[in-house]
Amino acid sequence: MPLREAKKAAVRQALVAAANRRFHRHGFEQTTIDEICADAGVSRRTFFRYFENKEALAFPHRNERLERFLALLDGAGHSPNPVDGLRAICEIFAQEYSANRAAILAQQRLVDSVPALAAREHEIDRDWETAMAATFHRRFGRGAASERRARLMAGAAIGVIRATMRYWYEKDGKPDLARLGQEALDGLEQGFLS
Amino acid sequence: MPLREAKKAAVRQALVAAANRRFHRHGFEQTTIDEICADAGVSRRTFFRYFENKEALAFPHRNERLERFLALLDGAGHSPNPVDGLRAICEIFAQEYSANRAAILAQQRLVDSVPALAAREHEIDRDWETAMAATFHRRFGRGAASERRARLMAGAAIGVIRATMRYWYEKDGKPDLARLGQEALDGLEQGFLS
DNA sequence: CCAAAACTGGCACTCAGTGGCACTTTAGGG
DNA sequence: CCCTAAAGTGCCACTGAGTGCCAGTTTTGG
Repeated sequence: MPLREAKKAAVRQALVAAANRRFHRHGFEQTTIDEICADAGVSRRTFFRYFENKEALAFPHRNERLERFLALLDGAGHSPNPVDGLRAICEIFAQEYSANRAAILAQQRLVDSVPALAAREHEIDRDWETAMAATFHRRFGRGAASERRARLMAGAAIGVIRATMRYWYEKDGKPDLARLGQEALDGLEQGFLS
Repeated sequence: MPLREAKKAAVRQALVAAANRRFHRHGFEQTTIDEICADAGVSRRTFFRYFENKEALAFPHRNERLERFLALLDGAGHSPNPVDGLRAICEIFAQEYSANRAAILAQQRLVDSVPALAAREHEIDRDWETAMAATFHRRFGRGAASERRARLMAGAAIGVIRATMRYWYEKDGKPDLARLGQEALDGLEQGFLS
């Protein structure tokens, strides 16, 4: 890695680490950007060259996660039924989340305790939904009907996924996330007809 | 209505009206709270006694809508299948939205153009989802399994509803919203199995 | 080793949002 | 009708987020 790039990564990492410490110790609103900068040894002006705003600090992996999800979606077997692809991806993410349970739960508790962060999180969900809709649409083929179908399906998918995550968070990450995910996708596939 | 209450309603209305004019003419970020207050003939300090923040101005009916939805949900026939209730509510809201098409589309364009507003909008969706989940749960009866089912269903429902609304907005409110809604609920009921 | 490009720091500025206090208006009992 | 308590408002000062600008420093590639 070129020196310049390495330094940038280090600064970014320092900011995230400092922010996490303070957020978890004193809360999000109680932490000022100045304090984070001081801890990270960087000027406030520089902070805003790394992050759009304070909220962004709470989702440092936003872009990587999305890109990885996209790659997996595209890569996932070209089965006619796109839920099959989701099932595979579900396994991968479930494993990752379970492995980092403690950190992820802490992060989530922070997000849930700050309305502004909760709102941002939904923005992220929307990115995923859009990505999914585009992929499904590509798979379903041309046509307005197929687009609508793809978008409905993506919306429902994000809906059950988010509901599942919230359930898992609520139960302190105790349940088997992969299993919960598969059950959620069952509902997506077969519907909720009583 | 007692005098005091009437005055409060008038001030609130004046603030919303002034904000709408400015937001639509010059954009959300370009409008300062000071300007809105000047138009409405009220001090900045008072503004914050009516609205939590600038964003709240963009969703003046947030609470009424949620309460009405809740009432309808509770009131909706006690059919074993809660989607039936949603179908009825869908008709009512579809009619209201179609009747106020122009205003609602303008509002939505504003929301979509400002990330912070889009984020807040999702917060609202979550309120609806929570309400739905609680109602479904009540209808499904006690038990952890029934709660999970209720929450998955509510998540999926909000997912398809939101996707439908976005589609309708995109098409400038031209399609028959009631019909779109019923199709979305079909997907929710019967699933998306290819 | 040198110039261009990338990065950083510091300063001054705007605006959102809050706390405190004095002042005005309304409600309601005598 | 009047007078007091409560509700509502205005003003001021303050903190902190976020931005524009420019000067100084570091890295890169030739």
